[in-house]
Amino acid sequence: MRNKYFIIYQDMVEQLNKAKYVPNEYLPSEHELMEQFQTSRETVRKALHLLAQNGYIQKIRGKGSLVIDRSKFDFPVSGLVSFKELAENLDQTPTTTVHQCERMTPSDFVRDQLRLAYTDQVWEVVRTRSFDNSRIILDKDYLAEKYVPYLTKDIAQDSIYAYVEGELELTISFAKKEIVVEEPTKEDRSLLDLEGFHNIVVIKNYVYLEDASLFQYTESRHRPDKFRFVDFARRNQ
Amino acid sequence: MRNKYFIIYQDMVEQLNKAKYVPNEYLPSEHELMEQFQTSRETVRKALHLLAQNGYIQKIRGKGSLVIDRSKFDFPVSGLVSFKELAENLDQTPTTTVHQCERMTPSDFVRDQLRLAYTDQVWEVVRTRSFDNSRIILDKDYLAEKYVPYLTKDIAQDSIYAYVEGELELTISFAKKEIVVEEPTKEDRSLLDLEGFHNIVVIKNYVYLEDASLFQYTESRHRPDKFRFVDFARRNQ
DNA sequence: TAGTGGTCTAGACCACTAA
DNA sequence: TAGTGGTCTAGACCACTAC
Repeated sequence: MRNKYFIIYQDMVEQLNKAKYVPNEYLPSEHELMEQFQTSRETVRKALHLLAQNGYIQKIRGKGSLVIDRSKFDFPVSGLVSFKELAENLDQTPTTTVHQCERMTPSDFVRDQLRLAYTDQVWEVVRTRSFDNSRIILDKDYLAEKYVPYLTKDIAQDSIYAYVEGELELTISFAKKEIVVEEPTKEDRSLLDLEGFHNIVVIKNYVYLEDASLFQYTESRHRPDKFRFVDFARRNQ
Repeated sequence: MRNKYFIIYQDMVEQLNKAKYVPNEYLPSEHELMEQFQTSRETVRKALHLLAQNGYIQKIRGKGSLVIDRSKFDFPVSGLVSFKELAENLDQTPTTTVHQCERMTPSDFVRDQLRLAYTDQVWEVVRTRSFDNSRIILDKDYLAEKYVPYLTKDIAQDSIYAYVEGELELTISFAKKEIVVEEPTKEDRSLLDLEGFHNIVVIKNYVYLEDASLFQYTESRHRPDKFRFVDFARRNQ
């Protein structure tokens, strides 16, 4: 059994998706929801807070919780997103090719990025993502062996995240992304269909676990014409 | 007088900056903070929640609130950031040139982006940002006149955000960003020092007010070599 | 077992909106 | 004025960590 407020949140997301509540109208008041879910007001408020954070509603003091038209801004699955989730939001059917999946001694650069000790080993995974038979994205993943002792090409073919969170029961807590534009490397040129593009958009992703330890560094290298990043940010509180 | 929990939050941020609390150690327990600030536990927890959301701490059940080493990831002023704030985080001294600041009938594209009626007017502001005497960024802002009735070159020279939030007392609530890479337009070529770059990184920014109304659309067009976007994302809850 | 954070409650008072 | 959301309280019980 999950948290009560999370159940209420999920329930209301479902109602919103089923259009029981529609954009530009107000949700039932917190008092009404209290009665409806037979719970306290603070618990209702936690659920509403989640809805607000995820862009479903906007709370307006004195008025109520306004349902936002999420379809207006084709909503980002912002923040911590794996390729698999990302692909589900696209029309095209992407394919993944695993070029490498090896346990190894990290380069100085990677050891530095992952803040590892000299004896620590890492898994290096290199994959390309293709759309319409064009290799568009080159993903290079580095995972600290101390957190992920075992990995296979099959897992990399599917979803590393699903494996890490499902099988290994590690919980991802936060991530830092950095987006820059670089010149293509030799590897980019050999593994991607660059078609004369002079730049590569690089998303550097640092993924942290529940105890604030850094366990993964990923570079996602995109052909610029197919790159699109969407972000939804809410003011604090 | 502000909220009690916000005061506690600010107080603790200050303590963290003054290194009273240091990375990889734990904050005082919620019970201790309760006594220290003479308040209830839920209020302490709201303050800690803010700290967590802003990447200062990581709460670990059964153990405490771990102070995160923010210096490790040169911290983003993530999300809703105006150029002025951004510039403060850079070593270089940037200059702003206002090329245009006019009230006008919007193009179809802008009317569409801002979801305006046919009679609505907008303010169009065009500015370039220079670093080391190179014009690196082209900012094109469109503000609905119904929210911002008045604007001048002087305001645009300084900070539109400061004016909107300070003078007009409008509160910005959330924003959606979209980052793509485009071919330079004629305007890009004439107003920026492109130095042979073939691409422009475009940040499309949709800014919403407290009542979830869209009041500003901005395109921030960056020379790719100087572009860098940082994002910090926390899992929900 | 003691101490930590996570959830939940029932109630209070306040600030804002709208009629 | 009635109804809304925002803040704050004092207490309860639970789940987890460390000893």
